[in-house]
Amino acid sequence: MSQPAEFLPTVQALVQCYQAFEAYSAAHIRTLGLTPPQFDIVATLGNTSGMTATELGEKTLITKGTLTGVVDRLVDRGWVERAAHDSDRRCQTIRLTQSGEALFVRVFPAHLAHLAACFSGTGAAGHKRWQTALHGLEQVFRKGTA
Amino acid sequence: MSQPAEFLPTVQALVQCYQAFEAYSAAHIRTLGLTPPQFDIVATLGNTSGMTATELGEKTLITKGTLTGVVDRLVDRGWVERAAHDSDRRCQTIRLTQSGEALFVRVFPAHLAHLAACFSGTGAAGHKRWQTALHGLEQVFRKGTA
DNA sequence: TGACTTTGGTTCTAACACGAACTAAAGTTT
DNA sequence: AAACTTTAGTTCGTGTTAGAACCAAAGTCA
Repeated sequence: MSQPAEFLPTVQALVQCYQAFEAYSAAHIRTLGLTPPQFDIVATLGNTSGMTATELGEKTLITKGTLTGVVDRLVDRGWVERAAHDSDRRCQTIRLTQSGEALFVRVFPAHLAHLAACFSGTGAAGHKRWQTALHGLEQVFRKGTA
Repeated sequence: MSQPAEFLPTVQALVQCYQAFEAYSAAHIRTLGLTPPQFDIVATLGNTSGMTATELGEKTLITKGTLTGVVDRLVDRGWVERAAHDSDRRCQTIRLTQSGEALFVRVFPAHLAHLAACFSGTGAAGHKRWQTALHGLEQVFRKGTA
């Protein structure tokens, strides 16, 4: 069994690292006129022909109750539309409008570039280590969840 | 300059790892009858003689506007109280009540144990690697913020 | 001391978060 | 076909979030 002195710093490091990322990323997204969940949805819908709300929720990790509201606001702004599903009348296809596609092209590469900027000077070896560490740590928590 | 193909998996791994932790931790905290921010505050105030709202916000990474509301609800439940500050009339000392102390004793060790459970089987070397990786990655984002 | 700036908290607005209850449309069973 | 169960989305209640505007108490300066 682990001692608190052992795993607490690990947990703190994770939380602080995530919040540093979130602060860095969200600040830029807001300058683009979007909230982080809105960006997430536009980015997910970009370069696709649309998907159901359930599918969109799975990809963005937004619960269905929240998704309704976020999509509503994107529809209000004219970036997204809900269309009837072909075979299943319970479903809807959520997709970008023309204007939404234009938004995607404008903000998605811009945000990638913003992220790329702070990774300048990092190499493939570093990324490999980060990914290995993070995947391992994730399994620690998933093991408990399952 | 990093290529997207290089850093995107790193960012995704961070987000997924954090969300796995958050889901694991928050689910348990809710069974204790608290929300994560509420737990955070009670845990921070435990074993102290109280602190100002600013100090509390710094430790918990909750912005002051949000803090007012979270503390309000804890005061309503009788776990926390605001007392006048000795020297500075702008400040207040926020501290646990008797009932809040009892809550702290009940929930804090319980949650630590819950976290410890999923870290069983991990060793000091693993924690060292995780912490090193996370601190390094955090610096990447802080560099951009500063 | 009077004017100016900073600091500590509150309030307000718009948005997100989760879970639970709900409706409608599919599927499944008998 | 009728009854039951599952699935897709919406709605609702409570709580969190960031940021901006705000007020009062300090602190600073001339």
